[in-house]
Amino acid sequence: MPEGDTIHRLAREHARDFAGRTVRVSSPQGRFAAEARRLNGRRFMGAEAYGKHLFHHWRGGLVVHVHLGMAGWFYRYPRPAPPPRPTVRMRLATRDVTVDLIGPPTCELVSEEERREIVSRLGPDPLRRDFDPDVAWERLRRRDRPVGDALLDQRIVSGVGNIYRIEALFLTGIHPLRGTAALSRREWTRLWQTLRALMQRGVRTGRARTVDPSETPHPRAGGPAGGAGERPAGEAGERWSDDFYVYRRANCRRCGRRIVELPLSGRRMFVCPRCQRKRRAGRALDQGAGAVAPAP
DNA sequence: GGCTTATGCGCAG
DNA sequence: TGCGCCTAAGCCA
Repeated sequence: MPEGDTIHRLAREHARDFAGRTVRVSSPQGRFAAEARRLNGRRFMGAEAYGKHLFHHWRGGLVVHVHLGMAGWFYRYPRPAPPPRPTVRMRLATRDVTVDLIGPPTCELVSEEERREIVSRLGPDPLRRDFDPDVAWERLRRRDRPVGDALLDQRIVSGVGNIYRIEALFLTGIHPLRGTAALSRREWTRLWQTLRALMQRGVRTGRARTVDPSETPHPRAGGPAGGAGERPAGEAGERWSDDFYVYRRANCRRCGRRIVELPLSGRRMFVCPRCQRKRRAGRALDQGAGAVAPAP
């Protein structure tokens, strides 16, 4: 269940594996079969990420547009690859490596023109060199709405998903229900920089981990969140990771306070009522709280 | 085997 | 706002 950092990492991987090569393309599942026949044996020119969208560029101006949604994933095999599962939508293979795409809501052949249209609907991507946080700020100001809601709107910022919105708001001390109208320019800048730093780290490490590992958890920080749909702490013991400050936690990793869970834009939102302020902070807090997470 | 959940998103109402 | 879609994995009976 990828956010933008994963897509950028995949783009690099695919460029490394396939750029400049002639690639065998197939669709064992069948839903991309006609397109695969067109691409099969063609030269792969490059891969590009924009937010959560991935583009494969092929010789002749053909572009494959992939969006992984919630369930989609790429599996990579150094040769020899196993026979594809029947759910493989698209298989890319060279002599050296095979990549299987499974479960994407979007895997389509588009023109360069259509690619531009898709990208033009997206807000600036914190992971791209051509980003412009001012554009995001302008769009953010157009309508007063909860910041936590706005951060998932890909027209405002692209590539941010549930984990990064939750953790970046925590790190900047901003309550997700704060209206965008009550957000200062300085707070926005810090939020943007925090998102960028966290996601860059994700690209580097291949892991969405937002905590500063040198920061010891609060004694009452505890384990994962309980409640509906959550595994009990005991059972989850093995799988529970201490990667986040508030995301899917019962208690704040920093202060130990009980985490509040609320639905926001149809997703689970987690907030620490002590560390995050609903109202705009005073000057001291505005400057002091929520430094950009350092690289580990 | 069915139900639920997941780092998404587009659409109908 | 809720629903459907994509797939895998874990829980439950």
